[in-house]
Amino acid sequence: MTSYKSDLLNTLSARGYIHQMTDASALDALAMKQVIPAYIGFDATASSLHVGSMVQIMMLRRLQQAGHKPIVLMGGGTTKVGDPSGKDESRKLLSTEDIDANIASIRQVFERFLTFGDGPTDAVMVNNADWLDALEYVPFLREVGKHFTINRMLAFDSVKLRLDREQPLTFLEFNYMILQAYDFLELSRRASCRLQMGGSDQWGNIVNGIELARRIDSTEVFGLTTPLITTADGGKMGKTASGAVWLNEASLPSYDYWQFWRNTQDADVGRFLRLFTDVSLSEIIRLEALQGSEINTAKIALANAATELCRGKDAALAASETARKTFEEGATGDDLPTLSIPDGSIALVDALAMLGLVASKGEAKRLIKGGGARVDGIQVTDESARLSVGTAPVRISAGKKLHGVLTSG
RNA sequence: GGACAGGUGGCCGAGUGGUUAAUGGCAGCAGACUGUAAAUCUGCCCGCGAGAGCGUACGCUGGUUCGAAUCCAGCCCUGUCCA
Repeated sequence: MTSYKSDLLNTLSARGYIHQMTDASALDALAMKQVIPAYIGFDATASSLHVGSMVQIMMLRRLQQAGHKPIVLMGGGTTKVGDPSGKDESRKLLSTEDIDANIASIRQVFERFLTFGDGPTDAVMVNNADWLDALEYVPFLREVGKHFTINRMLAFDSVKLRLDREQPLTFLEFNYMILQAYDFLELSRRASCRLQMGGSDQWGNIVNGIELARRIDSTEVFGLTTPLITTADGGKMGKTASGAVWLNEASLPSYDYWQFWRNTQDADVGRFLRLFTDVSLSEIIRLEALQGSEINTAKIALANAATELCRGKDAALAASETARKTFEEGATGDDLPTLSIPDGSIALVDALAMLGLVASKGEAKRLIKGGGARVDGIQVTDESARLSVGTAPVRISAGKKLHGVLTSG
């Protein structure tokens, strides 16, 4: 493994965050010499980020731990225009109020990972609407536009891919890379930002920003990208039965968040522990060496640590306790979804649907037909089954992993 | 503005008048095997309904027809080329 002088790069490297870097040795030296303000851009189209952004968030955390200054850039300005990627969808234009609400909601999560404030290494959150909204077209073209050649823009993978696949690429979107590059210039001016980080797909945009800062201001800034995080079998990370793995509790209960990490594949445990928790490297080496079913210990450690970071210690404890009761004792934990039945009787399909264990009654029926439904651990294959709930709570299961509780009253 | 090509279920992609709620692949879910893992095999995979069935669905709006995703007209959107 490459060895660096600075804690920052050593940590990032050892924990698997680094994919590409510009001028590593100069950045290494800079990290030894001064506090580096560094930023990562995030989208503001939804009220919550999901685990796909977790590598980026954790990288900002590492940065702050190493004594540098994280800058969270929210793409409020770019969101306002509406990101036209993904061909015909996502054309919905968000209002300024929606965007601001999203940013406020997303900030709650960042506050768990970073320490915000006015100090030299305190994190700050900025919104690129602050400068993008004020841009004037012709002056912008004259200052910034002249540094981009169409020839080079066309050579970018993001553009080439779209053109090759004959998918639409609007002029607006074509301009995205310029706006993103400009963000870096602006942040280098406003906040002395010296480093932009991001996913590997952002490499081109980051390099553009670096070049722009050099050409216009003659400042030297750096870029660093993370590898694309996939699961061991090559899949995209971040899906559960109920959809995306949202970071905000309002969008995904902590128990489900904990379960997401608990269900990590064997081959991913060590890598995920390094990337997504603060667990020490020596401890990780011990955990990932566990064989056979022992590795479940490591998965629980991962789930606990990851949930604690994102949702707090109490939520992590509650989730792991519920999981322990539910899976190891076959009992019911407090964190399971619960439904109260006033008259003590309900159809099984309704119970499954109302508990959110399935998306619709039709799905519930298919589940029952397929033998995936259990009541108090006993398989039920009668689609029209009705349940009566007495004083003791009844446990409903959809498959082996999703559980809910019915109570009377 | 003109010529040509195209717009199908979460995604990719067949289908060109009727057994088409729509082949196939991916993704997803369940069962078996396991360790709340992977791999493998099997089943499911628009909604409602106990069920026969009903309602929606192939860019949009109308039309032809006993019957249309499939034919016709207009419109919208995308691509390629021309102006």
